[in-house]
Amino acid sequence: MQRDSTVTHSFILEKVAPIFNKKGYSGTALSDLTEASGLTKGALYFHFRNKQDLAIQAFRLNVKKVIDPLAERMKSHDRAVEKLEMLISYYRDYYSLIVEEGGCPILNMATDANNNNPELFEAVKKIILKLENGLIDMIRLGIEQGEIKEDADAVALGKNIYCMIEGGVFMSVIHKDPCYVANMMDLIAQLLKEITIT
Amino acid sequence: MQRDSTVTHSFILEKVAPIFNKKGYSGTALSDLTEASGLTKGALYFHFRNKQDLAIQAFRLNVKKVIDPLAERMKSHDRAVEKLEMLISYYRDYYSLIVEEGGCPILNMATDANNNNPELFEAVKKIILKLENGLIDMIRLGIEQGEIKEDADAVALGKNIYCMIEGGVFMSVIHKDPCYVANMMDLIAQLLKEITIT
DNA sequence: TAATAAAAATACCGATCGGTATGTTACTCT
DNA sequence: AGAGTAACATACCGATCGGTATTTTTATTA
Repeated sequence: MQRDSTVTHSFILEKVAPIFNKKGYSGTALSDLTEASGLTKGALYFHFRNKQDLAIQAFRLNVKKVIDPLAERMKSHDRAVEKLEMLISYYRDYYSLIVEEGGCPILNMATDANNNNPELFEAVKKIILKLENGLIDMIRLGIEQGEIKEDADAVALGKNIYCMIEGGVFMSVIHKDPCYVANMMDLIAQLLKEITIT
Repeated sequence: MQRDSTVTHSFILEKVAPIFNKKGYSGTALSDLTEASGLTKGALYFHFRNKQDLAIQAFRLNVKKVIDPLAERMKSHDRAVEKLEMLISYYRDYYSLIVEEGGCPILNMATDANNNNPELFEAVKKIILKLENGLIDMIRLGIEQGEIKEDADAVALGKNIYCMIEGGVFMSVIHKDPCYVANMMDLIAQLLKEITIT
């Protein structure tokens, strides 16, 4: 072995991930990827099976970049309401985190892959379900812990919160204005307050 | 003149609009369009300048199809709160309206054109701003009419409602489940109730 | 230092891309 | 009826697409 293969593998993904996020799957040509990475097609096809393989791994990296910091923050709290407050504060800065990368990878890939790329779409759907159910479980935990009112509809509320986040992110990205996510976070915080036992 | 040019023009747009909505701009090939319309490239280029021209007109048709019925319904009411209630009830059925066409044209085109197609993106942004400001004006009207509390933040609320709608639509389309929009409409109705003067 | 193998570059493939130039068809009007 | 033209089809263009086969480079190891 000469150069470290895993390093180049990661290097390519780092360079390529924002491209896929901005231009979408079919909008991204291999020439975009060689240009962004500074490598040739031969190198790309040595490290990845094909364009699809590259796209799906790039997507996972994009998601990792925005989800891992959030998961990290939430782990450092035990109580559900605190975790949810962390989530709210995290998404207040979410716009600045993703604007350089071309927007929310989940939102982008989901709309891009829907009706077009079943494998990519399933990968996105899996992530969305995970986050969505994470929210629902968090609310349920809050009820168990006696922090959230027992009559709160965890499922409806969890789904609503996720919709609101994505909606706010969408609008902020489109208008290049973080106020939309911010406003949504205010509203979510208010909703959370209403069902929190003081 | 032999065949009616305007008829064919509309015919092409009808056939082509769902394709663009599903596959996006770069994901749609001219061969998709000739196949869908049953016409040849020569015919398409007789009626439209190029692919971009076709895409933008197709987008406008897609928007028209989902917005006109809403505008129609709202016009038939005078009071702002009634208009807003009409809007809520309209979006309750929105999913079934768009699912066949490949999802919400605004959401799809906005994410597709962002960072990629400035002209298309501007067209979408214009529509979004119109709808968004429409909502804000509606709430302001309600305040003027004495139906909505004076301390209501029309701008923040209007923006929030639009975010919530798009977020709910996004999730419903992805999961092929109208419950997400429905849940969001319940929440919006609740928010509206809270600021309505009884 | 020569053999070896991994990593990356080069060169090439058929297919398809968006777009155009040129025909052909079908209808109107004199 | 035949000239003229709008509507559409056919045939073709260079460029680029994703992908592969082959060659060159680079580092390791015996």
